[in-house]
Amino acid sequence: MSGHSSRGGDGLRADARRNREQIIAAARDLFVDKGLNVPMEDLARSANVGVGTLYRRFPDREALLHAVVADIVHSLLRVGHEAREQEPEAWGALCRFMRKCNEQRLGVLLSLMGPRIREAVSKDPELMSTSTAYIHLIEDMVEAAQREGTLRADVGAGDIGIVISLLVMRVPGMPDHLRELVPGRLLEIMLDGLSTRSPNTPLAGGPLTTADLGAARPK
Amino acid sequence: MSGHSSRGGDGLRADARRNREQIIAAARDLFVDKGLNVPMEDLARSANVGVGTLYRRFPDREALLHAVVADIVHSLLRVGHEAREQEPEAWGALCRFMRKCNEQRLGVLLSLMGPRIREAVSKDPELMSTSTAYIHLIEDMVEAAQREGTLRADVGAGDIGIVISLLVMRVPGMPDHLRELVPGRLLEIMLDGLSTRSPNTPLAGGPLTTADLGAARPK
DNA sequence: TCTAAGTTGAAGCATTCCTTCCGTTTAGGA
DNA sequence: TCCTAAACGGAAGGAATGCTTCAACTTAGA
Repeated sequence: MSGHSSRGGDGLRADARRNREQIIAAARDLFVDKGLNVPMEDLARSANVGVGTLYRRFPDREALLHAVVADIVHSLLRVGHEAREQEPEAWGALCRFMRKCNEQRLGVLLSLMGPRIREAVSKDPELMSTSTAYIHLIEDMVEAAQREGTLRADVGAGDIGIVISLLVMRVPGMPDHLRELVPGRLLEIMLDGLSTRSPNTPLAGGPLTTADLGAARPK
Repeated sequence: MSGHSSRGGDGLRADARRNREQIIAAARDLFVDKGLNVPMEDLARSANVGVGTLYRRFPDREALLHAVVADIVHSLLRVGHEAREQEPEAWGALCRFMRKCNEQRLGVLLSLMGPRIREAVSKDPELMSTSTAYIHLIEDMVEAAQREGTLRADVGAGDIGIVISLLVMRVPGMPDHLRELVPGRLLEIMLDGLSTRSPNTPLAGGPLTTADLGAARPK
């Protein structure tokens, strides 16, 4: 599920590497729908692993968070590239990208907002540059789609990020049979609303940029 | 902020009634953005009240939750009526209603989903009937707007509820200066996407009804 | 087969959260 | 103004939950 590059867990035994990835995958889901403070035990159980294993691999919660964030950011960049390459129009690429994010529950914003996550990114130069590349990619797609005339002009890459984040974070208490269906429906409604062919009710404030998202007060 | 009918805190001293309302108002906000398990102390502090006062008024968390849910449902019904009466078109009424919900952070769905909340509603006959009236009102608005031809036909009252719930639940880590701005932007984008003049990309599944939302598996 | 690496989960410790209770404050009537 | 029942606050004890370690056990892989 995560990138198979040289990043993370390199000299590990085969079973250990498998567990490591299960942990990251489970944590990615639990972090987004139960918050960053889910009990370590829950994380472990959900990854079919003992707590001890979790601690062996990740000395503390921050280490785990760092790994999860790295996984997400790399996936995001990959998905973004795929979308850009395989779709002729920027609008199509944007739609494809957002649909993929929704399917895979990739919180875009997760990598941009919140002090803990921002810290995880900024402390790791390699992750930092991947993140930057990703941000540029999205900004390019957004601008291209607007030049094309297909994406409404009063939104920015920041808006796109927020939309995805919102979709990925599910509303709690949702009946099981709707869990899979709802986010997709909402996304399509949003896409229709973002398209240039929609009525385009004026929005308050200017387009949100990624810089806007980064402006969380440090203290 | 809550209804001034005879509901709740009747024979209380003036200061006590004031505190009671502060508690409910604070709890309404905290419940939605920190979850139903926020520490009692946080609830008290956020209402400018001691824990003791909180317990004096609400013997346990469920009692408080009940009061909060009652407050929300009544507000929802009132806001819905206002919208219906003051707007000539159903579409206008729907927009107005949703904008009001957004401004006042009224989670529509809050009253429909989740076992704890549903229990709070079903245990109180008066609240139950208010809730039913509210649901009918929304369903009527939705159907009217569709008959009008202004609301896309492939959505139901359930979709509307979900949209509002999503908006009301803010994404964590959002910079302060965007807290107020973002939900409004998203709402307008959604409204454009819900309108009939938008491209109307086909949605997966049929329109979600309120019954769909109620179908949470009991176990 | 052997061993270094990996795994597990119970146990002890730390932290958070709940709830009560009593000394103090105050609204509001006489 | 005075009085009292009502209300308030918040420290403190106890319960619960979560964190982290570690010693006994298992397994991958040479």
